[in-house]
Amino acid sequence: MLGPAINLDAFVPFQLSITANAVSDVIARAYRSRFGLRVAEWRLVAILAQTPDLTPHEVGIRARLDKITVSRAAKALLARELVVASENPDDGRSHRLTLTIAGFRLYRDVVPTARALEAQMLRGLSTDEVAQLGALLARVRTAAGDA
Amino acid sequence: MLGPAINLDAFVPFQLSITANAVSDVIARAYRSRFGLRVAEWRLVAILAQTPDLTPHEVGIRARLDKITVSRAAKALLARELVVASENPDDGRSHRLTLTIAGFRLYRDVVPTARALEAQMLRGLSTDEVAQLGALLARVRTAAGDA
DNA sequence: TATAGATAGTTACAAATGCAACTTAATTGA
DNA sequence: TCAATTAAGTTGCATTTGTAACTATCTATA
Repeated sequence: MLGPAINLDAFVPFQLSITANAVSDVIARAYRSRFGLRVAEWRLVAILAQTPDLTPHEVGIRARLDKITVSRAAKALLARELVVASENPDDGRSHRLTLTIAGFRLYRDVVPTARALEAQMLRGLSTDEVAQLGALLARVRTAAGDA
Repeated sequence: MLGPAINLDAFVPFQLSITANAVSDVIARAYRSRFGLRVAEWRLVAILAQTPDLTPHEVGIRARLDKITVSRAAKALLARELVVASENPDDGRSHRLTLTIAGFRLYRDVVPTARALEAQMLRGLSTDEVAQLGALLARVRTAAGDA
C-alpha cells in the first residue's frame, strides 16, 4: 500500500453519507406515513408556501431538485389538488405553481412535525454548534461544486 | 400559520441532504467511471482491505449497508473476482468474504482518488474544522437513531 | 432432543430514480 | 423573417433500490 489505508469511519464523505441517510430515513418515513408526502413533494410544498407562482424551473433551483423530480412531484401534488398550475404569461412552455388552500393547510400541519424531527436530531447541540454545522456544510457543498 | 414558516435553506435536514448528495454525486461518478465500482462496492472493498474474512453481516454493520445491498455488492465483486467467499466454520448459513490479490490491487488504485476527492471537498477547512464537522455529524447521527 | 422461534442470506417482485428522446416554445443571428 | 439552436417540461424505457417472502441454519427451552 502506497500511503496510508483508508479507514472508512474517518472518511468524511462516508460520515456525511451515513448521517444524511440516517436523518433522511427518519424524515422520509414520517412524512410518508403521516402525510403521504415524499421528500421531494414536501420540498415543493415548503418552497411554494414561501413564494407562490414559481415555475417548475424556479422551484427546482430552490429545492435543489432536477427537472424530472420537480415534474413528478408537481404531478402528484396537482393530482391531490394541493397545488394548482396557471399559465405563465412570460413563457408559453412553462407554467406557474401555487399552493391551494388545502396545500397551505397541509403545510401548516407538516411544519410542527418537521420542526420536531429537526429538534430531535439536533438535541444536545448548542445554537452555536448548529450554526457551525450549517456553515461547515455550506462550505463543503461549495467545494463539491454544488450544482 | 401557527409558529414561523420553514425556510428550507435554514433547515438542517435539507442542508445535510443536499450536501451529502453533492458530495456523493461527485464520488459516485468518479468511482463508477474510473473503476466500475458503485459506492456500496467501494465500501466493501475498503472494509475488507482493513479486515479480511468478514461475514456479509459483519460487513453490513461496518459499511452501514443493509443485507440486501451487501449481498448485491458482494455478488458483483465475486463476479469480477475482486473478492472470494469461503466457508464459515462457525455458521453454516453464512460465509466469509476476503479480497483477492486483484481486489487489493484495485483498492490500492482507488485510495489516491478517494483521498483526492475528500481533499477537494474539504479544501479551505482547517484540520480543526474537519474534526469538528466529523464530531457534529456523529452526534447528529446518534440523535437520529443511527441503526 | 425435539421443536419453536430467530437469524443469515438470497431471490422475486414492486417502487423509485435516472437517462434519453420528444414536444413545444423561446431565442439567436444570418 | 425565418431557419437553427437553445431551453422548459414531459414521457417512456432501463437501471437501481427497496420490500416481502423464502431457504437454510442456528439457538433456546420444554
